[in-house]
Amino acid sequence: MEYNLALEVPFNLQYTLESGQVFRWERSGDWWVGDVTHGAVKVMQEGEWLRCVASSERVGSSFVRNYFRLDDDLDAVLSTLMKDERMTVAAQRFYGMRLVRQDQWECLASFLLATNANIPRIKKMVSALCSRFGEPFEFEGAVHHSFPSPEALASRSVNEFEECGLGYRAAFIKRVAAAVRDLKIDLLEIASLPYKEAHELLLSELRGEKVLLGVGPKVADCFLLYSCGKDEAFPIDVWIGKAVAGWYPRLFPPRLRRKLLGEGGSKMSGGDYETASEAMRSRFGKYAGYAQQYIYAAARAQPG
DNA sequence: TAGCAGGAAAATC
DNA sequence: GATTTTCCTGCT
Repeated sequence: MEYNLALEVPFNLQYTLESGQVFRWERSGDWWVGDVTHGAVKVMQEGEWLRCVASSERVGSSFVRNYFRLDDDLDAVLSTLMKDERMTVAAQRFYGMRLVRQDQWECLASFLLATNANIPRIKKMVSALCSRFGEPFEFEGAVHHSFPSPEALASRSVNEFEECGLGYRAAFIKRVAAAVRDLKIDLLEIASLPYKEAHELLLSELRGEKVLLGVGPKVADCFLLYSCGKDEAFPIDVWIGKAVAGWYPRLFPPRLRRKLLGEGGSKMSGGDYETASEAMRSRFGKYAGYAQQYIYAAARAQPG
């Protein structure tokens, strides 16, 4: 199934797919091939148009429009963020980059795997999980796989996940899959809550035990931002921490600033994370998550 | 609450 | 080829 989608809004496919939000897109010449919720889709940007080839009608233009959040008024968002020179430069340099709206379970599971790993490794782990436990389907002569459901993963052994190269993450993924399957945490309900309540609930405990073992504040924020549309979420990873401490030294107490910069060996505590994230939220407001995405892109393009 | 373990691949030297 | 770093969280 082929279709062309008239953009009529600022959008940059490459910036968006290379912004570290997604792990199941591969470049193939001018095309990008992505495995998404209900199939696979091949996309190429030609100026104001997106050329698309989809594995089924479920990955049609309304899906793509929703996935790339083309209804967001990007100019309006960016105009609220361009409060300083560096942010303005980043917004212009990566103009057209958008937050995506990906599948909730895939997003949570993917970022659960992202601890102590770099992007190529995360992709490798996600890909291993999909090819072993996902449902196979054919697209343009190649075998693709769906992202395995919570049920499918919860029924597997920790050992099988270790064989996928997950290491210590193997136990986390099994437990979190079971918790989601059993609705210990209802992802749809999370999405319906205001940011702060949703963030808190994701980190909550039941009888003194984390419901989502392995999900800390950073993973929770990635999940909320990339799959729930909670645009206030401001995930802080190593790159972002260093960037914001350098860009906005005044926003943080000196101790916290040093931790963000990774100086002196002392690590951030959970409280430090919330303080730093909240500081960015109070600077950039309800689109802080978009600011984070542009800072991330700028920081990775120009380390230091 | 601070410090450390975890785990393997990529990036860097 | 060895060492350092890597989109962090849990445990003590």
